[in-house]
Amino acid sequence: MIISELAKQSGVNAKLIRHYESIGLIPKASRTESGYRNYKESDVQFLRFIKRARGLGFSMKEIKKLIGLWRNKSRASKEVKALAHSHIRDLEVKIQEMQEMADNLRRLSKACHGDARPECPIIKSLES
Amino acid sequence: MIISELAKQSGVNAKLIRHYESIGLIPKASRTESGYRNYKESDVQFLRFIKRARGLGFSMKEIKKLIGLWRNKSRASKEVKALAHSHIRDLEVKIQEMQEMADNLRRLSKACHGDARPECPIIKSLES
DNA sequence: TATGCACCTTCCAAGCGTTGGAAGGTCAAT
DNA sequence: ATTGACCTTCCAACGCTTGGAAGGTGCATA
Repeated sequence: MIISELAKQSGVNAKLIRHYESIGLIPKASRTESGYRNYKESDVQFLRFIKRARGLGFSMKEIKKLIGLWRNKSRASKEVKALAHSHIRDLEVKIQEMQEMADNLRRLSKACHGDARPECPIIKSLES
Repeated sequence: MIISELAKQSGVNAKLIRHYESIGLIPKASRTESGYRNYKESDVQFLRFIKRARGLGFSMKEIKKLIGLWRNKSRASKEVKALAHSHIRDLEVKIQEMQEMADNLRRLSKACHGDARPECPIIKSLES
């Protein structure tokens, strides 16, 4: 299977697949005589795994760990759960931060006339 | 005023101040004879403005616009408000995405035993 | 067989914002 | 004169993805 075919089946861009290979997230693909990367069915599975993990917001580093756990058939589910929990907490922190930004902005925006006049509480709050 | 003093008073790292100058976010500072950047009181104000805008999550591009509006004494508050609204929407979208990630993960995590056994719904959901 | 097109390859760079280091110059006090 | 704390510039990294350029390959068509 050629890289474009893998890209289509996995939903991961060919460019990104090469990048993943270059950073060691996926193993180096075997090559045809002319140097084209050569993939098999199981690689589709592999990339889909990564794509789903990205969809849950896991970082590359975390995904490397997840792949290790995935391949380790004797893993303890405790380890996976811990990784997930750590990531959930990261998400919660970021959500909280952005929520506060949005809240502050909504408050300021509400107080702003939003017409042709220059007076603006948003600008004022930034400068004072 | 030397850059470290500006950094201290504005709360913006000296390194970052130079970077802001290099990308044109702040004007090029005047120099002493020996080449040191030379700042005045009003630069503190300027950097604080930027820092507060960053604190609200505005991008550099948006901050450039905000600075333009700040300096334009005859701006229409409508323009500022529009910029804020656009940014609020961006925040809401990202918050929503992360919320969904966190929700999915919490659900999966809940279903995971989290003990020494290898069975794990988190891994399973990633591979299937 | 030659032309064209769609693919492949590698390498380098941009985007976001911030931080770090290296190598060298300056200022002030000891 | 030496030290230490500052300054300067330049280059690179973080995390993730995408883009382009330059060149080679595979295959169908004229």
